[in-house]
Amino acid sequence: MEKKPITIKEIAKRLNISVSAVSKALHDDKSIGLRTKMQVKKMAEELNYQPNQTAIFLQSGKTHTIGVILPHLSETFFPQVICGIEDVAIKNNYVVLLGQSNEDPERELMLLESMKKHRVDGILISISKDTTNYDRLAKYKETIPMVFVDRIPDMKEIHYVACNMVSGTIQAVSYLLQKKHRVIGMVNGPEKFFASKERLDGYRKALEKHRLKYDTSLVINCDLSRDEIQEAVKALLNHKRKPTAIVAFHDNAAMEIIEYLMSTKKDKQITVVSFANLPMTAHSIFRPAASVEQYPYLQGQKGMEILLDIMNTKQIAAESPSPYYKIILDSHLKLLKP
Amino acid sequence: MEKKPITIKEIAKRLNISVSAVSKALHDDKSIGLRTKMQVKKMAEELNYQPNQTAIFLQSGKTHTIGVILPHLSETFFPQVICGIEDVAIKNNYVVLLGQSNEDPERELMLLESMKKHRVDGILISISKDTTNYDRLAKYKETIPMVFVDRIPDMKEIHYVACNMVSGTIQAVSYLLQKKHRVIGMVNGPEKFFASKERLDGYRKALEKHRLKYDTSLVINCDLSRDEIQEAVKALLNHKRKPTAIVAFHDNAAMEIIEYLMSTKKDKQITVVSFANLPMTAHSIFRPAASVEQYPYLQGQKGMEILLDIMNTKQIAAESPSPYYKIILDSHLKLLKP
DNA sequence: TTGAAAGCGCTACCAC
DNA sequence: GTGGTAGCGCTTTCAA
Repeated sequence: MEKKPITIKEIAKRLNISVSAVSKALHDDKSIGLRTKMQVKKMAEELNYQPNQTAIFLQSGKTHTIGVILPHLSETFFPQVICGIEDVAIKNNYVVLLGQSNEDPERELMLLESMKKHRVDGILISISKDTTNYDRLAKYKETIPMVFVDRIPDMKEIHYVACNMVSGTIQAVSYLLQKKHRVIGMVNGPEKFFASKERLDGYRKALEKHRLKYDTSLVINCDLSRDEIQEAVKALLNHKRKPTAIVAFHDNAAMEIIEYLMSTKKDKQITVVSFANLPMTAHSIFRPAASVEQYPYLQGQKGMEILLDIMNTKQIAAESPSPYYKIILDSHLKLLKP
Repeated sequence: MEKKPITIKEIAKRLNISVSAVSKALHDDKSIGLRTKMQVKKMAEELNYQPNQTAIFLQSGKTHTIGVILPHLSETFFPQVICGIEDVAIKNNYVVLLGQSNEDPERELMLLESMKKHRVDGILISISKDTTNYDRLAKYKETIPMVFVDRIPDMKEIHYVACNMVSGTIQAVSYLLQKKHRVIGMVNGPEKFFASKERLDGYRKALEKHRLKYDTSLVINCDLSRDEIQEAVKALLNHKRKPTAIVAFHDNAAMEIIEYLMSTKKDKQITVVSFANLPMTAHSIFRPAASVEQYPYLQGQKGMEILLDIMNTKQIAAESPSPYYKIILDSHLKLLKP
């Protein structure tokens, strides 16, 4: 089989007219007579003609493809981000080129390079947790419309959509305080994460609001690996002011922490709150008392909308430097059924 | 900013040589002198030249892109399939165009169409659960190399990789029998699903092996919605031969079933086994006693490998109809910690 | 109302 | 060794 695809040229030949006439007819150009228009369309239909998009891409310089780079898809968080992106993308006739960095900055860079090569019209990225060399990223944002989602680097002059963790953290800590906890520990992510900073910020603000003093040693940074999380918990349990509640960096950390607490005879009753509000958390035996919702679907949607916008305005007014989008959604604490 | 990208032509002009020379130099063609080769490369480097892939795509007729269509990413199963696909794809210099059908046959078709337009070199697809019109799918497999993964339609002459559920089901039922269960119910998926047929097959075979008679009324088909699952469980609980164990279609169904059982005072002790072995299941309060592992990552890997193979052989020997790949992995029962 | 031709950026064949 | 040129499939401008 494998007959080669029908081209515009083929149609032209069969109808004994020019390729340009065919092209125009197919696009309902008004300069083409109704008669030939009909003929052309009929023939196209018969031969099951499909325009070769790659030719159109080359011609137009656009690919109607956007690149999406995410750290991984193993939890439901990022898949939901994709859903938001994809739904908006499809509505606007874009397709999604997906790449997972697997939290590896090298692979992330390789994906960026590969997507650039494929001439994607724009990129949505949630950076890997170990990405520190922002200069390498910056190179791309100069040449391709780029929007950062959820995990945003500490860079100037970027478009991004993120969820403000400060408000959620304040709610989380306030919730604990209201439950009469007075010593609250925190197992935070790496210090350099923007996300860690936000959580710490919210934590401090909440304490301040309740006129409690902030004790640095109750906040422990870790790389979120199983081991370091355990170390962090142990440190808190051995603390001279042993906490009765813990704020975890995210649901996964929370579950690890609770699993550990449950394995120790006497610390089962420590309350844990966390971030992400993953659906699976609700059923887990190691579920926290509450979790801060970060609206991944919405973030994806918004991110894609921003990207569409900058891709469009770039075409129209390349000279006027458009302002940078900084969309920040507020996070909210969700209580989980006990 | 927005200076237009450097082309081969620009390099040629600056160096006062021909475009063909530049092209060849860039490809290390042996017919080009070392001197000019160096010059060209240096200039390319300086100008930060990036070949325009869309031009190459048009020229070569290949896009080095494969389309992946999955029902959804909400559970960890399909994300793991993607991982397998992506890892192999990247190694072979392919990128992944992703689309979720959301279990909607119309959207699935639209995605196929859109990917065809984008001239993907091949397609990996796991069909939506409501896809019944296979003719519409068949149209695509004639023109684009296509491999079905995990959810395969009941069609002839297709390439696929799937997991044989029969062996896993036999193991699951045998496990229950060995635990002295003598009346085993089954909450199966829709009757038309191939996956449902396999499970039923395994169920019957296991009973046969143990010389127990097969009672049709203990197997209930449902559409796997929350409501129908509940109805199915109720029917089983009201059965004159009330089962002491249930085989569920997959982990999600199992969790729904167990949630329901736990809400009824007296049926908590009914044992449930299921399929998928999702990581989250292990921590769930509603976790089954055991689950059949279906190796999603491996399926993705194999699927991509097959696709690569047929894409390659198609180029080389289009005339000889290659045999159809039918890779079937055996499934295995995994016990979950109580 | 239609057609010819240039051109998008690149490759590859054939002359020189 | 190097350069000219045709062509991948399509759009678009300009002439007829």
